[in-house]
Amino acid sequence: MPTLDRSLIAKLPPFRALSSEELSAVLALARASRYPKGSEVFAQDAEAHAFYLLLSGHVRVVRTTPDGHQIVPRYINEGELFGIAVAMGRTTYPASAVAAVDCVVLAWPNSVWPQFQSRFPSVTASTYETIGTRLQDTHSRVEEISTQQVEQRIAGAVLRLARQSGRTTAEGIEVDFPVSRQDVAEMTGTTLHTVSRVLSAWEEKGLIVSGRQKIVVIDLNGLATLGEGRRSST
Amino acid sequence: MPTLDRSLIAKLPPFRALSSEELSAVLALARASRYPKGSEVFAQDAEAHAFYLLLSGHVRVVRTTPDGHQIVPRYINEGELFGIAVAMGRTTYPASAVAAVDCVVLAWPNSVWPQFQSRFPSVTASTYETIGTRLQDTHSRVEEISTQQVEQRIAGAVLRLARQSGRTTAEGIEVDFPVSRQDVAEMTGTTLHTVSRVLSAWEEKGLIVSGRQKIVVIDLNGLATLGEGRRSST
DNA sequence: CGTTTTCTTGAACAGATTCAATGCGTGTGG
DNA sequence: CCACACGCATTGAATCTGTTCAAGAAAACG
Repeated sequence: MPTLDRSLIAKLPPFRALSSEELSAVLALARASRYPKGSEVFAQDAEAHAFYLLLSGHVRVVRTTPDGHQIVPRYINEGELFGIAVAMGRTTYPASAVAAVDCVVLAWPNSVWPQFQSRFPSVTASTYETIGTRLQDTHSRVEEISTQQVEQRIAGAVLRLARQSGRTTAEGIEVDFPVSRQDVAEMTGTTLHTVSRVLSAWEEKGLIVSGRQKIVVIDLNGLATLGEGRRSST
Repeated sequence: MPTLDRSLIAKLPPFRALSSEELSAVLALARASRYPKGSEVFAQDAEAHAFYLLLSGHVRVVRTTPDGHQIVPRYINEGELFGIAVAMGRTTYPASAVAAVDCVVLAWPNSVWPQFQSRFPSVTASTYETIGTRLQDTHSRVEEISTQQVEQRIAGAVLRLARQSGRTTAEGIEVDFPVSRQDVAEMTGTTLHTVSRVLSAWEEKGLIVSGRQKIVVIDLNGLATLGEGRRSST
């Protein structure tokens, strides 16, 4: 069995503070797996047996409500932890994680978490920071949905996608995994119809270029201005 | 100076696992203060110097957006921790905390957090659990705002208030601190006008009794049924 | 007893959803 | 290799839920 290379994770925030030996120890406890596009890393409400780190690819986190609606709380980027239910004292996953493209993932069984606490406190500290950041992000989402118009919210979501998961191309900044109108709708609490209309309008204005499951931001500042909205200013 | 009584906190979830000596040690590091109704325990974006436990009263947590809108992420009940920015690696408070009624609060300086980590790990573990729970609650909020009608959301908010902060009276279950229509609006992402109309309609139907900054739930089940909504059923 | 804060309620308006029909790409199977 | 089917996207029209605007009443406060 090929040993995982320490360099894979040495530079990532959760492991930055670890020595070579510690990195090896951490890796020795992990298992790497490949998840093809569309496959599920874990399912909402399933028993949480492990926590994960995304080595490459993009993962969509999805919550399904009792009445069948779906919302996308976030996308996971390379180098981020996810499925860290154990750090919150939870026994089940609160959402599903689906590979948005082909992914490579490290998994640690939950049973190693207590060891991490004592042997690698910098890792668990970083995990708690991650959770804190996500709590803040989620509060910002509530704020946005509560106070902003749909167009502003879509602008915010598209900007976040471009900034966090964007790849610079000849045309502009392209979201580097497939995003449908429906996905954006689930991120912003609206319908795919409205998203489609809004994106079409932006394309007309030259702010973006878009296509089937594709969004390319041309004018970042223009979008940002839209996102600020006209609630107090106008 | 009067020593704080151990019994004050012995039964609370964060401290349940501690021995008498440990409780004393924890209390010795704390400072108790009174906050009159309407006063601020800490302010949004201020440097976080301490974390808190609410001994008695109710605290409203408020976020103000750049454009002046306010949202109420949650109310803190007796026995709950709040202002735990330090556990998330934050240096400022993400929201303000205002006494909804006269309150008594324990405060620990952030500098003791590392000691808590090593000496009272059950306390910090409980703290992380609290943060995890709040993250889940907040995701539920996003879900609600994204998928439910205003009336359902208000029903959800009122039910939560009644269940978490309700006091049983002759009339029914009364929210035991002053809640204005504006407050409910800020919890549900709507306007005080709409809240007023909805509450009036419910009063008409005999589901609640309400008055100035007062809400008494008469028919819990009736409200719960409303909250489930007619998205899929009708 | 006047002032302020909270609450109520009508009327008009508007943003976004819903309904419905159609177009376009991509990938698959004949 | 082409045709067809399915998933994704677009766009009009009708509708509606909830906001906004406006005015006023009731309860608390000093």
